[in-house]
Amino acid sequence: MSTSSRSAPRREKARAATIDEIKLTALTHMRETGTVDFRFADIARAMEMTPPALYRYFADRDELLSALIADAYDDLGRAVAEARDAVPDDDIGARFLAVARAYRHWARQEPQQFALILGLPVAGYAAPADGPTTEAAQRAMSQLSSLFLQAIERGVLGPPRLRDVHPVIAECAAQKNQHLATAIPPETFQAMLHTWSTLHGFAALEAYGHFNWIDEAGRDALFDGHVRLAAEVAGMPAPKAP
Amino acid sequence: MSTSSRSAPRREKARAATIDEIKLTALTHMRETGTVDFRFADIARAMEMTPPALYRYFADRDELLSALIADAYDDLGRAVAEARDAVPDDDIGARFLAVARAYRHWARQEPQQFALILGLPVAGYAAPADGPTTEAAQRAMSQLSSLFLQAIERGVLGPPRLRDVHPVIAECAAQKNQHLATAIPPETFQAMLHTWSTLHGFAALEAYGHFNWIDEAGRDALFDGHVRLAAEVAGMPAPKAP
DNA sequence: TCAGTAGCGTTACGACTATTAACAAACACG
DNA sequence: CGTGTTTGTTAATAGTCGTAACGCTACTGA
Repeated sequence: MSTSSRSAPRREKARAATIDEIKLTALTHMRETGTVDFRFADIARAMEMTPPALYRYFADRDELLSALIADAYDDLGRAVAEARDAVPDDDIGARFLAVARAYRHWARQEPQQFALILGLPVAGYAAPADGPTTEAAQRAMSQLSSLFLQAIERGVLGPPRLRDVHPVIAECAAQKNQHLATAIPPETFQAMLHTWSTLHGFAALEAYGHFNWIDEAGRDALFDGHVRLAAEVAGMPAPKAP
Repeated sequence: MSTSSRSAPRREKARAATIDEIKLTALTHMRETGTVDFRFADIARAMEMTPPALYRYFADRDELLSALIADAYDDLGRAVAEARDAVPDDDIGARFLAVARAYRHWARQEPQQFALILGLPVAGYAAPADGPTTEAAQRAMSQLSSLFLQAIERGVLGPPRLRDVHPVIAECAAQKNQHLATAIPPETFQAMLHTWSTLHGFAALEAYGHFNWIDEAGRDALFDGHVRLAAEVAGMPAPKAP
C-alpha cells in the first residue's frame, strides 16, 4: 500500500484548488440567495460537475459546512487583526476603534458568514467539542482581548465605569487567566464582555437589515457614537488620531 | 357561490384550531432540532396526517414560515409588555430593568423564534413590504420606545451620556416623530437605539450559546451589570425597587 | 516502455422531500 | 333529502441527498 503519495504535490495542489473552488462556490451561492443554506446539486451545477463528484472532497453537506464555519472564523479574525495592526500601536484608542469598525464592516459585508459563526447554530451541524472550529473561534475572539491586554501593558486602560464586580465573575475571570501570560483584572474581564456584546448587538442588527429604515449616513454616525460610548464605559482611552 | 360560509362558526373554529396545531407542531420540531427549519412531512407525521393535507391551511412552506414569524413578533412583544406592566408605572427604572430582563429571558427560552425574527432572514422568505410581519415588528419594538416616552412624560429621563448628536440622526429622529404623539428628542432617539443594540447583543450571544463557557450565575451577574450600564448611559433613572 | 493503481468523474439507483392533481368522505344548509 | 363546500386521502411529478458501480486519466515503478 501507499505506492505513490510520497511525491505527488501536483495532485495535492489540484485537489486543494478544487476544495477551495467548492467552498467559494458555496459561499457565492449563499451570498446570492442571502441565506445560510446551499444545495450540493447547485454547487455542482455551478462548477459544471455532477453532484456525486463533490463527495470526493467532502463526506457530506455537514463537512462542507464545518469547513465554511472554520473559514469564516479565520476570515473574521484576520480582518480584525489586520485592521488593528494598521494603526500605530501607541494609539490604543484608535486601535480599538479600528477593531470595532472592522467587526462591523465584516458583518455587513458578509452577513451569511457572520450568521454562520455568530448566529443560531446551523441545521445538522454539531460543533466538534475539540475540533478546529472551536479553536478558530478562540483565535478570532482573542483579537479583542489582546487589545485590552495591550492597553493594560501600556498602562492606558482607565477604570471601567462599573459597579462592584460580582464574585462569580471574578472567579470566572481568574479561571480564564490561567491560560494567559498577563493577568486580566476581573473588572477588565467584565468590561471586555460588555464591549463585545455592545459591539455585536449593533453589528448583528445592522447586518440582518433591522436598521435599514435608517439611511447609510445615519447608521454610520450611530455606530460611531455607539462605539465611542462603549470605549468610554470600558475604560478605553480616546483615540489620539481621530 | 358562497352557499354557506355565512354561519359556520363551528367549521371556522376547527380550522383555527388546526392552524394553531400546525404552527405549534412546527415550533416544537424547531425546538427539538434546535434550528430554524422544518419539513412539511415531519409536521404531517407528528399530526398523523398526510403532507398534502397541510396545503389546505398554508399555500406553501413560506406561508407557514411567515405566520410563525408574525407570531414570534407578537409573542416577544407580549412578553416584554407584560413584564413592563407588572412593575408600578412610577418606577421607570425598574420598568426598564424588567423590559431588558424579559427580552433576554425570551431570547434564551426561545432561541429559534428569536433567530426567526432577529437573525438572518430565513431561506425563501421575503418579508412582505407592507405585510403583517412588518407591522408586528413595529409593535414589538415600540415597547421599548414607549418606555422612553413614559420616562420623558414623567420628567425622569436624564441626559444621555452622548457627545453631540449628528445632524443626520437628528433628521432621522424628526422623521420618525411624525407618526408619534409625543416628540422624542434626537438624543433620546439615539440613546434608544444604543440601548436596543446593547441589550440585543448580549441576548443574542447568550441565546446562541456563545456564553456557554460562563456558568449560569456568572451570566446573570454579567447581564445585570450590562443592563445597568446601558440604563445609566441612556439617562434612564436607577430603579427604586431593586 | 508498459502494466498496475490511485484519484476523479461519470451514470444508475434508492429513499426522501415539496407540491399539484384527481378523487372520496364528511359536513352544513337549503 | 340533495347539493355544494371543506377536508382529507392516494397518485404522480420533479427535485433533493447520498451510495454504488463503472470508466477514464495520469502517475508509479519495474
